[in-house]
Amino acid sequence: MTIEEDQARFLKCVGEPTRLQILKLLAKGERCVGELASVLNKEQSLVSHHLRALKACNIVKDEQEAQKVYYKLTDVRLAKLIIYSEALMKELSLCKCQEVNYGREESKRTREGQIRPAS
Amino acid sequence: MTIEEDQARFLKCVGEPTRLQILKLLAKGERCVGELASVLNKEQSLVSHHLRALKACNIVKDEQEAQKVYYKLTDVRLAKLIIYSEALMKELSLCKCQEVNYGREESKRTREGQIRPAS
DNA sequence: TTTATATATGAACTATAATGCATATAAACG
DNA sequence: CGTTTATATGCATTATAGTTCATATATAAA
Repeated sequence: MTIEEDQARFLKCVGEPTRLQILKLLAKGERCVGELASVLNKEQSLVSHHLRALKACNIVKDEQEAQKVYYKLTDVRLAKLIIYSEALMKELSLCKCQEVNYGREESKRTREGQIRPAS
Repeated sequence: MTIEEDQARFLKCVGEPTRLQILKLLAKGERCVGELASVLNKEQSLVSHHLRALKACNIVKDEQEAQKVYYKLTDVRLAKLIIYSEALMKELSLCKCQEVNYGREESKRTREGQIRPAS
């Protein structure tokens, strides 16, 4: 197993549209699976599959609270890497698209994600 | 086409073992296709296919000289991104492997890559 | 012009990954 | 207990990507 194989597995894991969306949401604060699925308007099982992939690469970690499972980034530098790669991509015209839509608000277990008191 | 789709295409392009090897070689200096193939001990056509993918994402650019085609990174920051992602991956235990083996020497059209005078 | 060298390309095959569906598991609550 | 809610998982399907082989293209040299 070479470095490049490991590094490729890591980059490939980040390099998937839905996982990138998930990671950008998690960069703003932790979220449970259902929230992610509803915000992204994707199947719960799909989000779960992607979270499992991210967890297998140690990119996210989870924490169970009652029935819900909250996910967060293992390290803030992962968010920086994602933001930097996006900036570089735009500057070097590695793509044509130009909108930005993350990194504005902060959500920390509001509404849907309210912690229910332990019984 | 969302940002995440473009960004994912870019990251996925970088996130392939052989392409990472190629990029790490190009980070040390430009190389022609044959050199890359022989150094990596891979099929010429395979290297060519990967270079085409990298070029399609504007990650590398090429320049023809006589029969040979030299490839180089479009921007040094791409090398930094690769090095940084590798460091982060190691520090966060996103993989188990620990060796490093690039970034030491500098090659600039030596031996095999000698420029032949134009006719 | 023929031959050698360097690179690119297309098609076929194989491998890997993403998705959706059904269902399993597990916690909380009636 | 059975029911509801939240998440995970296995399987089947489809989509995407990597690899090889044969061959095309192009430049240079004999």
